Amino acid sequence: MNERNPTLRERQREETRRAIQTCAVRLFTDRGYDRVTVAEIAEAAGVSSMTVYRHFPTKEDLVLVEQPVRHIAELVASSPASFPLVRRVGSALVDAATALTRREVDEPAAGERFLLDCLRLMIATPALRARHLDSQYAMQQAIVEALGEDAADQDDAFLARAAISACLAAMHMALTRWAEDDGRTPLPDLITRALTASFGDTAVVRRPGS
Amino acid sequence: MNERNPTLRERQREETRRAIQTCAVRLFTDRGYDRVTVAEIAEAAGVSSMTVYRHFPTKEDLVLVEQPVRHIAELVASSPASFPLVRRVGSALVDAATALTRREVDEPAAGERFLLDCLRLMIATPALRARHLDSQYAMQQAIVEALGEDAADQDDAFLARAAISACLAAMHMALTRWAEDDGRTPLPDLITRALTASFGDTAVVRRPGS
DNA sequence: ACCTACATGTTAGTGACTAACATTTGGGGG
DNA sequence: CCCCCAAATGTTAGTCACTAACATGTAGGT
Repeated sequence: MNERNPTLRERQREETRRAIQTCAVRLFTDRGYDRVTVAEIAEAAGVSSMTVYRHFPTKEDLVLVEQPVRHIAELVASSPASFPLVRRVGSALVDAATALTRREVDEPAAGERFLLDCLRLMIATPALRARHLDSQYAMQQAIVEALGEDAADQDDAFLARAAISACLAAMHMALTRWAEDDGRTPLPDLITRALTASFGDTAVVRRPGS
Repeated sequence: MNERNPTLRERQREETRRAIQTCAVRLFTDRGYDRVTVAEIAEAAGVSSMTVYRHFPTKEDLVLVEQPVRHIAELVASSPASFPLVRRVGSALVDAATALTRREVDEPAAGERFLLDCLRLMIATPALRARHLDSQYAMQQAIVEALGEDAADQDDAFLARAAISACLAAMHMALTRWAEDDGRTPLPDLITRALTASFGDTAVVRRPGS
């Protein structure tokens, strides 16, 4: 009863979740992450503090953007193994960013504004920035796992982890730049350029339209 | 009165600082970071909780390894500007790691064991890992600043940041591998291999003895 | 119309961290 | 040698993120 057929309870739950997160990001943007208490967020959203924690495990999770970890890992794993690893990961990241941005084009960019607000908070707040960087570490783990390399030689896995982490670090800077630029430059382009600046032409396939 | 001529008060202060940190890392290693309270650390070190906070701003700082940020930034800035950026950063990281490891060889590796303990805690504890990753973000900022590129075109600075972050991410994996391997493989070698796996031969000068 | 399970509220507690004030003690000046 | 200042530490009271336990109300199927 949860496949494309949300019951009333599920709709209500999702509604309060959205209300909490929206209030939180607005308050954080107005007064700064550290100067807003969870109790204030709860009050603004018309719920109790406990309900906030039932929807978001920590205060930081109110802002963290959930990345399509599994999707990206599968993209990498399904790419031709003959390509250099940085290109396989780079292409997956560009594709994921393209999909993410295209989704926003249909709507009147309401979701994109929210995403940009979250990213700006993440850049400005040390605690959030740290959490986000660690989530990329988790993505690296997922990609290595999807590649099935960690069962093989521990040393190969190490080199793969290094290359993947480097790619993700470059993408993180692209995300940062995207937010600082207020989303004016297309995110896939920024990622492509960040990867090229780091890895040269091995990273991405040169496309004519760029 | 603090240049190579520590007064009694300064020696005592340094002594309590060391005692606190030593007790903390031992307790963390024994029972896990989350299962040790600051009050327990203070008691084990024979001081009050407040004194712990006077020496270490947060509980996390008890474990975080202070990296020679300024030194590395200067190393990068003083390297030939004609080299690709990843090589400039990579060489600086390898040199810094060499210096760090050589220092340990003279002593009976007591400092190295402590460093390895800290790194292991950092790898195992999400909060510490996140903080450490963010400290690399700070190092990236310092390097860009030392290069003086952030006054120039904002777009060049973005590409530089991406490349530097990628290098640091590769080094982070080398650090992780070093700790997992219990320091058996020389750290500079691990960094060199991580950089080569990510960036190819542009990253480091090929040395005959490697 | 009942019954169960889920979403939420309430309360009491832990632990990291801060601010303010009190106390000791090292170190320089008389 | 004593005295005074300042640095280091202790003490206390408080804020806030987060958890556990129990209570309540309501949706959704029987």
